[in-house]
Amino acid sequence: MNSKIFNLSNLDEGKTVTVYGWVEKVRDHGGVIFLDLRKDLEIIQVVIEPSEKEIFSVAENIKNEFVIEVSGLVRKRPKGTENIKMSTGEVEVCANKLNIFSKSKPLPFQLDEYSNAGEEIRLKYRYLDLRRPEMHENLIMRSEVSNSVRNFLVNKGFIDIDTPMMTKATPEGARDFLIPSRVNKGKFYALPQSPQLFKQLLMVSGFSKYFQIAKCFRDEDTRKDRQPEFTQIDIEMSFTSCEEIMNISENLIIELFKNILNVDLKRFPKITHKESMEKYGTDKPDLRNPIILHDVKDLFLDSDFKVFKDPANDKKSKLVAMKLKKDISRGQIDEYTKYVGNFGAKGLAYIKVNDVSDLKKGLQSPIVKFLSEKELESLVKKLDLKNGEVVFFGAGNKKIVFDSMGALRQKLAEDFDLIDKTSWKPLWITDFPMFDETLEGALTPSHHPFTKSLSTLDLLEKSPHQAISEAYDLVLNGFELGGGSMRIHDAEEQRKIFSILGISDEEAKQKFGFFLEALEYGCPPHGGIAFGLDRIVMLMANEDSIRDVIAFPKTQSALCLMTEAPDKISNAELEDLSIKSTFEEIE
RNA sequence: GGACCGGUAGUUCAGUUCUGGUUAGAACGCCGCCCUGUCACGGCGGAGGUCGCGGGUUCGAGCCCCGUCCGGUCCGCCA
Repeated sequence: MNSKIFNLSNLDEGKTVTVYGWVEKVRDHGGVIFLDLRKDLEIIQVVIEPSEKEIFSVAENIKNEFVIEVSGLVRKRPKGTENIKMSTGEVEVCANKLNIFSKSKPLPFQLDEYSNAGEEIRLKYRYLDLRRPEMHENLIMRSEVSNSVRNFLVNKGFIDIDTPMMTKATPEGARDFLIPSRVNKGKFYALPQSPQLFKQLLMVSGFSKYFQIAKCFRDEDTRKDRQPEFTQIDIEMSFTSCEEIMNISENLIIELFKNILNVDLKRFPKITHKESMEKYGTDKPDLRNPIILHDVKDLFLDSDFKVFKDPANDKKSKLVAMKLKKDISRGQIDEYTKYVGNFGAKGLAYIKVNDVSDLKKGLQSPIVKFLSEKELESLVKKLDLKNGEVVFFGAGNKKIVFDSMGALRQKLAEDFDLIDKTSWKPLWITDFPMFDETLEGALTPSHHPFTKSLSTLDLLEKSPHQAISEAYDLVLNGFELGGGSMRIHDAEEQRKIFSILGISDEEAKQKFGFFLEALEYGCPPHGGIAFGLDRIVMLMANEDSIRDVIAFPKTQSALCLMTEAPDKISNAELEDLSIKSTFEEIE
């Protein structure tokens, strides 16, 4: 069957055709009936005239979303009745045969462009929601992206290899989804959080260029850009370098945007993790946002205002300011104060600049009275403050200041419409710290425990906080599209990292023994990257959530409203798997 | 685990949050009748509601209070 059956080229005037599809719309004039017939993304108007007595009485009972087949003559519409809004609007099919394949009940929600159904009902009847052109187009774009990725990588000599979905639980990282084993009682497989170890083992196997469009599973709470199951474009290469991987990745993304959106992306700038945090307060900055953070520690080293002076003199603290060129109300400031509270900030200091020529009366703020004229003057100079601007301050614990100011920076830009929604601002973040510190003081890998460090083993052991990793993230418009690193290819080095992370030799052997052993049989230096396919398509399709580019997504509470998964299972099934539930239902 | 917003007809929403009070409204959809050139067709008529669920306060609750479920955004979490 030809999916382009409605194409104007197939609708030559005078030709007899058979068309089929869903009834998009019925317009029954009593004497003549018009049906809009939809298939794929095309629509053609069918006319049923009363002279066709047999089919006319059938047509009178046709409702929206019936699936029908119509044969008839293609003819030009009468002068003045053409519809310029339709690609097929100059012609119509005058039916002389009509067959109903399938009837439809009235739909639980309307599919037309004027209805605005909520997500709950759309997800329950997802198969209907997907009939809408917007959703259809998103999934078509997703297919085009996958296809483009595949072509690009295959042409570059990459080999597509798939890896197991039933694998071994990993101790680090996210929570695992587990699969009980019936045959091996009391034991569990896990769904992969990513193909990480397998792709590294494929390097050991001598496949120097690997890729896979892989499903990954992480049992963590969802966000608009995170689902418990998601798709990665997974890439790994041996005998390579950060530069080579970033270069290939960049070309891949550039090609995607060219092929699918016909957008020419410029080369991606690179900034270090440190620079990103200090300028934007985040490791995934939206460069469309013009606001930047300024370090103002040096202005307040000897201040009488303790709230500024203390962090200004403390290495573990930050004192930053950012300005907004907009008028802002007291109520809005209260809102933003509440907002930064979410990130642990105790307050939000601000100064409204009414008149820069008068530092006493021209600056409006509860904190101005604590600041000296000299301090205010240097602040005005440093931030180049102008009348009508407002300055916000973040002071205190480094993490809290970056988290709260970074988030506020983005919120202000969105609320005050400072972001050019039509532009694309990709960038690389490099030189990540090797480790992060938990609140309890333990070290965790900032990327993953197989990441190679630029620092010497000696430094790694003595001052792990200063160690820098050979890792890189690709960020686009404030979303982390992908990340990767060079990997450790030496068993000794890998053991050392495990030990710094507080993983005992015994545990390392039990969880990663197979992997450590593989590193002892000739492992090439290697590295790679993984991209979030869902996020890439979400941005390209201009959607706000990856749910809109996934055919059958989960809700925020990880439910599928259509199938009602997950669901209870019978005791018999549990018994078969040697599992007993400890969950007690409250009646 | 936590914060906030929402849940009223099939759908999208209104229902004077502080200030509870006869019969809970609108639009679209649906059903019936009419209509020969519409394309968000039109006209006339009609049906349709456990106000998410449970409890409480009150003479009286869609509205107030407590709990709970569902959807969303965010914090935590996401090597």
